[in-house]
Amino acid sequence: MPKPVAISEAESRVMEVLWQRAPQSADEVVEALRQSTDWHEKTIKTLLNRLLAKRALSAQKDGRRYLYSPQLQREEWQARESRSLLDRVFGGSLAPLLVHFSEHEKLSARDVAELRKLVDAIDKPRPGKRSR
Amino acid sequence: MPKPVAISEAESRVMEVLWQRAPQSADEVVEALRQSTDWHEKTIKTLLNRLLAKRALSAQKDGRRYLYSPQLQREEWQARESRSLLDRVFGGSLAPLLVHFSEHEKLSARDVAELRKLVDAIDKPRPGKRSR
DNA sequence: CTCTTTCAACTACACATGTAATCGTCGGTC
DNA sequence: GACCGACGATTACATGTGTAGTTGAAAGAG
Repeated sequence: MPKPVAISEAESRVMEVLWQRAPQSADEVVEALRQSTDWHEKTIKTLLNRLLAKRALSAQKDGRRYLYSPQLQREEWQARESRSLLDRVFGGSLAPLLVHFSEHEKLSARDVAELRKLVDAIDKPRPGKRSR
Repeated sequence: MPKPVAISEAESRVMEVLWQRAPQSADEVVEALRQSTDWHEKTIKTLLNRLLAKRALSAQKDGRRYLYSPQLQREEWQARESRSLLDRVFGGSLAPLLVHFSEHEKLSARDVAELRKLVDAIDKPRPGKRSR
């Protein structure tokens, strides 16, 4: 398989727009990013082309323009970024990250709820799914 | 305050060595990294100097050589990297990261234990701290 | 048909990063 | 005291990234 392509920070902002809705034309992406960034239109088009070169996007010709769609799935990217953080920063396992958060970060209500759900899911595995 | 300096991947490997033990001379760091990398001595010295320039390390002259010590603390770096992942990849909050792990990653026994500890700590806040 | 607008394609350029090599100097070896 | 070897200091160079500008061709305006 083609080796995993790195998506830069700025590029990921463009991907987010297309993960929200696809396909979209360059101008639509520019418009969407105008809300959240002050990037020049040319900058965004450069990023689109780099993402195409990295095969993180695909493009269909639509008359004179292109319509872009994500090729890389958001979940896969999230998985890669998470794995990378764990490996680079926390020695490869989740536990130290959790320790970090429990000790240094305030958890929102939603975080706590999510945490409980996670633990509950482990405690009471879904019927049909045996734990271990 | 001086704006937060970015530590690159390779640079962080050098920091890890000095977070383990400090101060150490360039040669000691080179020796430590010889175990885990195939970096040239010159490469490692370049990284030490860049980290100095970024003020992530400090150096004290020891005769003809320098002894390096971390200036940036490991916990602070971990906090920054974690925050950065959350903001860039998971919309800024921990919950989606947890969802991601519960759905896509297998949790080790240690992860699960840590998770339980975390939830327990929330259930039974330390004496003196009322939960809302 | 000719002129203008509008895209995509290509080019630009500074700074970061990975990965070293070269230069200059200080201290020790004969 | 001239030479060598060990260090730090400086320089190098390709590739990635942020942030555009320039070019060329095609589509629409008149």
